[in-house]
Amino acid sequence: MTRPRAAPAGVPIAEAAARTGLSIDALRYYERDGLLLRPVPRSATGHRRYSAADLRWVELLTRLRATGMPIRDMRRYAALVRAGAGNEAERLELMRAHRRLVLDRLAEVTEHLGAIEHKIGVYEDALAEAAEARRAASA
Amino acid sequence: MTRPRAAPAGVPIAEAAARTGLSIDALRYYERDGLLLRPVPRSATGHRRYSAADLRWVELLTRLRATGMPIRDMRRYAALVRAGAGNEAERLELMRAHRRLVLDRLAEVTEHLGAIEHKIGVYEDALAEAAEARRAASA
DNA sequence: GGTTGACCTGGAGTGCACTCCAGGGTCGAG
DNA sequence: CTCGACCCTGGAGTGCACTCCAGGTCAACC
Repeated sequence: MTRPRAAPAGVPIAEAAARTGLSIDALRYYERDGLLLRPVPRSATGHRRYSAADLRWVELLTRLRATGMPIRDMRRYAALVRAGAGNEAERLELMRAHRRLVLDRLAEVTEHLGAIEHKIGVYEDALAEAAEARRAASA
Repeated sequence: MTRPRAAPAGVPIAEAAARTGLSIDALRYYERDGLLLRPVPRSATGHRRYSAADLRWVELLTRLRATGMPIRDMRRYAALVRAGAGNEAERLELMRAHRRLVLDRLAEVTEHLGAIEHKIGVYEDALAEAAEARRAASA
């Protein structure tokens, strides 16, 4: 087997932060807050070592966060996953509810975006007209 | 002319709240914070009377908010509009920057949504398979 | 052996966008 | 004249999601 000495088995928190885009503080905060599936394993000196699975989970969390899921709900979801098999229906419900929310917000933002683009158009026209007026005056 | 007695000329804050979807407190907060184009005019008894123009402006603010513009930027924009004609280029720049932000966020959320839908699919499959197993067992 | 750097903990502090509250005025209905 | 509804002000409080800090451990390098 290719296991020379005791392998490191996981990356330190600084690298976990770099890979997930979260800050070191946020990673520790997530753990304290029960958002992770387990306490992150420690090295002999008490330093956290994030496994690939830990990182994948944190990445899922960042996706949920980026789509507006509150910490509270992520905690609930983490608790369900920690509880193990048997509550898939509940997890599915949670995810579906979140998708509804995201879709609704997406639609709302898109609609407001229309109004903003309209506003931009108005300014563009006004500025173009002003430029035209200057051109005419200087002629 | 159809002006029977002194017309009310504007709606009270409760109605402004109902129309804009903001709370009464939020409306007062926006005003204190310099987000409005002018101090809202008052009735003889000191109560605010929102004109149609005031309401239109607040509605624009809610659109900007709903698309994630921070209060600070709305204040800057309000200041530009208050300053009057001549800074249209700056206003346009502000709006364009905001549009960029909204489009970026929209793209990001849409991408994450894909991952979430995938997750939903996984749960759906798992649950369907479990149901199938139960059916087979009971047969 | 001293310094540096990465990490640890518990807890305090921050920024944002409201939200709530005490204390008070005005007005119309009963 | 009292009551309730509506509004006012200044200021304190809230919830969220971090972020920062003091004080400390440990390993490695000079």
